[in-house]
Amino acid sequence: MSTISEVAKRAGVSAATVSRVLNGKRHVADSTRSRVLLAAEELGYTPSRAAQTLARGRATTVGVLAHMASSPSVAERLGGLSARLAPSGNDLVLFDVESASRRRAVLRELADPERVGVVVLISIRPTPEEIAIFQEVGVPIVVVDARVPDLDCTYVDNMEGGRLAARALLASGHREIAFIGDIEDNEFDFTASRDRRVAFEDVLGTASLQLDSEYVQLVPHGRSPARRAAQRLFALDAPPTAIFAASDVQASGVLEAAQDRGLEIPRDLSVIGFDDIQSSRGMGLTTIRQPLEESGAYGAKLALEAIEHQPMGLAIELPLSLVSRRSTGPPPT
Amino acid sequence: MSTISEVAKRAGVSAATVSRVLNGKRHVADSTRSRVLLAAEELGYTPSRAAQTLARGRATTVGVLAHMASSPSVAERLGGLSARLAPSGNDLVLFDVESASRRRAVLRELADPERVGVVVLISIRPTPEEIAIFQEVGVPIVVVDARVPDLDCTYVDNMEGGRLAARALLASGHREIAFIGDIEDNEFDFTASRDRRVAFEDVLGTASLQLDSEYVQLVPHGRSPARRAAQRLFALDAPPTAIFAASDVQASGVLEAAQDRGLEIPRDLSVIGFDDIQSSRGMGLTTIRQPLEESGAYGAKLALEAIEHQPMGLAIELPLSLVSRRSTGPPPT
DNA sequence: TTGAAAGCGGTACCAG
DNA sequence: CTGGTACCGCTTTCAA
Repeated sequence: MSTISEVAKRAGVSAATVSRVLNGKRHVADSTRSRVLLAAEELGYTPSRAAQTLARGRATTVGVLAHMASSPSVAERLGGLSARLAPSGNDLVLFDVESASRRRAVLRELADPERVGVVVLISIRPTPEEIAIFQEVGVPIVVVDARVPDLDCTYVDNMEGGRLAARALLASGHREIAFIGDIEDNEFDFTASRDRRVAFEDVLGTASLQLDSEYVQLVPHGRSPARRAAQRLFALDAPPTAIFAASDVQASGVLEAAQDRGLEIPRDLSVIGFDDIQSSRGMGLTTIRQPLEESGAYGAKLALEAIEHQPMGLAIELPLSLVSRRSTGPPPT
Repeated sequence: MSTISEVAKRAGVSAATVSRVLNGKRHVADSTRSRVLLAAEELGYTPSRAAQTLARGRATTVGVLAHMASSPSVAERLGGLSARLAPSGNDLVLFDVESASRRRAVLRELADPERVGVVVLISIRPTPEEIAIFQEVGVPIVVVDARVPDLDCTYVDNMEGGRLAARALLASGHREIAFIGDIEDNEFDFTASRDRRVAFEDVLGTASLQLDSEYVQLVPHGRSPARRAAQRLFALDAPPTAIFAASDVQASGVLEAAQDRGLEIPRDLSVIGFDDIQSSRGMGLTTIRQPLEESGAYGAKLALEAIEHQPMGLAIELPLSLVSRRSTGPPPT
């Protein structure tokens, strides 16, 4: 590991000049520039990030905050983020927070330009106070998968997604339709599931259908709780002929429960999910697709731009679409 | 953001003493210690990582190198890693490398104690030269999912996994058995798929079965290539009655292809995978389970220990087990 | 256009 | 047990 002064010596200049050249500042003679570049090349010089960070007071890392980063949808977003970030030379520091208190603690810690150059929140909505703090210390925030006023973000129209799902089921002839989604008093105050449900119910209402309360199962996120919720639905006197799950992971739990009960899909039950994670194809799951990887890539793009220039308050809406596979069909007659 | 000298001033001591207290060094009077701690507490002091790194010449971050970090098996390992690492205060810096050249470049870059305190390789095997370099610069390497001599690592017995799969299929009565796995001239020189196949064929040989070359499909990793490979298998004059896929992701491609062709699982075709990723339950996939999340957690543990003490050259073997679900059954009669 | 020097915020060695 | 001080490697005025 060579240092800047070694490069300087070799090029016959001062460290200050090397710094200028390497940071692309003006006011350097071309001849000097090329000599420095050559010396740096020959020494295989790489600047010390720690020293740069300390001297500049600003880190070249992007902090990524996520909840359940290993769950497929988040992982796919992360993949897009990472790929787009890699060429930039910024380090991607991952914080996978499991609780609301951790989330707060980490976010507080990251409000420091010497710690991270920018922070990307995945499916996490910052509070106005948090936004104010970051604004104050000068660390840009970008949000992936949530629309937050004044912040760079990517999002989808969850209500539209709920409508797409409802129309698809209605079009197939279903009338007994249930919903499985996230509990809404969750500590992350994340409204995607609720938005999808509300719009979903809305469209059902248009068809003079009404979601009976026992047809609405709000459970913790994850496959198993959704599976149990589906089991409860199956045990009803009048079980539904179709289930809309607020995420593909939950839909996979429904599929599992259906299998346990010997229900044939889609003959006995139609299932529609949300996200279109990679495994949904293998599962044959009909779903409302959102561009997961792309959302991460946009997040990275916004993050890099926020560092270079200023945050622009850009809100990027990503498209939703219905992907029909074999988990949906007409209701049993 | 307060600095160490502010804490020092408030406690009426020197910065050196604050440093000692905060780093838990001995030779500090109890009264002094508590005064410093109080001052730090009151100021909400957090040491600057950049400054610490620079002064110590050693970073408090763990660099994680992975290929296809968004694929379910890797993402689950990452989840375990992250969870176990979080309380340690080490930053997790993720490098998701897509090519062999990137892999080399990143690894070279990480061979620097000021860059990362330790590096964790997920399903990536370092070359002897690379190991030597890291050894020399004093950055410990730990490997998750590969057995590497002299290195701390976690691994599974892939051959045993291949045997488990073969025996399961044989026990069900299958005789026409095909294999779908990774191409073996892949740029990451990763042998898991090959090991599984070799042992698999071995057991078949015991039953005087022999994998015809057209029954062995080696394709790039991912769902789609596996799907196409399965389609080729189905198009054979004598299509197999069972397929062993070297990973669950590939198995999901097989399931998809079977569906496309109108094959009923497991009546017309049995499928067995490897990994037991989360979505395998929903897919009803029989598989050879390996503890993915746990492997990541162990990786983190080994990494932390390698920083604290020295790398111990610990090789942790994780257990494999057959998980029977609905994708396997007797062959069609 | 270039260099000298003063930090950035800690750590660690050496005296006392 | 504690303080002074010399760096760690780079950036950034300020002068020349």
